[in-house]
Amino acid sequence: MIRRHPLAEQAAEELLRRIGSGEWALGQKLPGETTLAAQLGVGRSTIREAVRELAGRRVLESRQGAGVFVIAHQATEDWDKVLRRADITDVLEGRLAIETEAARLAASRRTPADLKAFRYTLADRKRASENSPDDWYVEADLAFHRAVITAAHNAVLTELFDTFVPRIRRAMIDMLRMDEQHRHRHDQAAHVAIADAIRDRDPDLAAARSREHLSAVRSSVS
Amino acid sequence: MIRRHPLAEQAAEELLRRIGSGEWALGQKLPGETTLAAQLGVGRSTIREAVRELAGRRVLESRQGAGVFVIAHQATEDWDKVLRRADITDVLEGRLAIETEAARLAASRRTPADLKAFRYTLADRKRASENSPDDWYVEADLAFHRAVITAAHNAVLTELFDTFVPRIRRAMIDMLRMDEQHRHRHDQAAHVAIADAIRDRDPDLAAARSREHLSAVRSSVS
DNA sequence: CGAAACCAACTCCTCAGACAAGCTGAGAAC
DNA sequence: GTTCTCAGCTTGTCTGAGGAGTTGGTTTCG
Repeated sequence: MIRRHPLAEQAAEELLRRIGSGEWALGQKLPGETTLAAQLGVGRSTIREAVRELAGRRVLESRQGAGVFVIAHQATEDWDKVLRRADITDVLEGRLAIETEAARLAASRRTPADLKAFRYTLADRKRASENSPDDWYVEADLAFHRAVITAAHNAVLTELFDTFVPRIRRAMIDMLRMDEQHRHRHDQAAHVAIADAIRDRDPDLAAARSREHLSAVRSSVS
Repeated sequence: MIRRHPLAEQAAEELLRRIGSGEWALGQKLPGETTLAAQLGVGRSTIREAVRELAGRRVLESRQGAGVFVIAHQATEDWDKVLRRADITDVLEGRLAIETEAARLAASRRTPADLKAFRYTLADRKRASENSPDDWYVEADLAFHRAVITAAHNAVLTELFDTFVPRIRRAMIDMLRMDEQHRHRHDQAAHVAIADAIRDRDPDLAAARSREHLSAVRSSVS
């Protein structure tokens, strides 16, 4: 499917390129609409739409009467896109960083409600690993891991994990599809071990077991 | 400082609100520009700019001849905003997770060029810690930490760190301003120790020293 | 001389109208 | 039944006009 880009979109790309190349410093004013329009050989409204698009991406900011100003040197990377493009091993290493630290914190902060969530999600995971479609198994697995993150009681780590989930989910499903043996379904014990370490308030052990499990996952795809 | 919002921006907000409320389903077409313009009581070009802005935020997509379509129910969570709102301790714990893992990976993957970057950034940091304005010192400190991340050779971790940087930078400057003693300037040794462990290819030591240093930073703000 | 008031030139903001370019679905032609 | 054609819709682009806000220099006044 081809896609012809409208002029306004092309203009936005061109401006973004110039901004990224440092043609205008942070906080500096861009040339006026009429000047830019003449430079790029397009109409004024086209330039305005391009500027609006970059304003939506938080790169430019226009103030009536004053001008258009650079407020960021590049578009804030769309994390979904970054993760889609990134090597799955890089993604899994990021996940490992987040989750081992979360396991460590969870061991100190877990509440009775967190432990209850562990029990439920582990039971679900066990059932799903026996006779369910791949999708269900993947969801059950992710649900347990999210329970661990939740137990860390850290909003940033939770949000980070949620950002990673879509990418991880897809990778897991692909992996299961390739691997007829479903070998990854047999690591229920590893998950129980992580939960136990958190329950026993042993940060180092929780982190170590989490690291071990996720290292194995990473190794299995590379 | 008050800010009057242009009509186009208000229109974008209104559309975003309606989209979020489920008025139009995912993938569905919005009413035509002329219809929307009449509905909101603004000109057509104003509506076009509002649509452009939401297109920049990846909420809408317009196809010439066909219409404007919803491609997401809400703006993709802006990480800058999430971090701004989050507790600084939560942010620092996230940073700790990323950086200790990066230090561990760096110990295995560092190249001669990485080591060179360590030397330069450490020297800069030393100079800046002695007789420079706070801003410079903060930049020098962050530059060293970024060199560590870079040495891990993992695109996701690097991008994560860069996302955190603005928030951390502000917190550091605030902290230095409050703390007349500049006590955090005296930990040059800790930074050298991290670099040494990476140079000596000792993953566990690198991770441990990184964790120790960042734990101290976290403790100092809570 | 110094500070406040003024003002002209610049900027972005909004509208309206015109035409081009592209898509869609209904009906005609085969 | 399938393909072709086309009218009527959509968004894309340009232009000209006037409104509104900012900025920096000039004038005026104490």
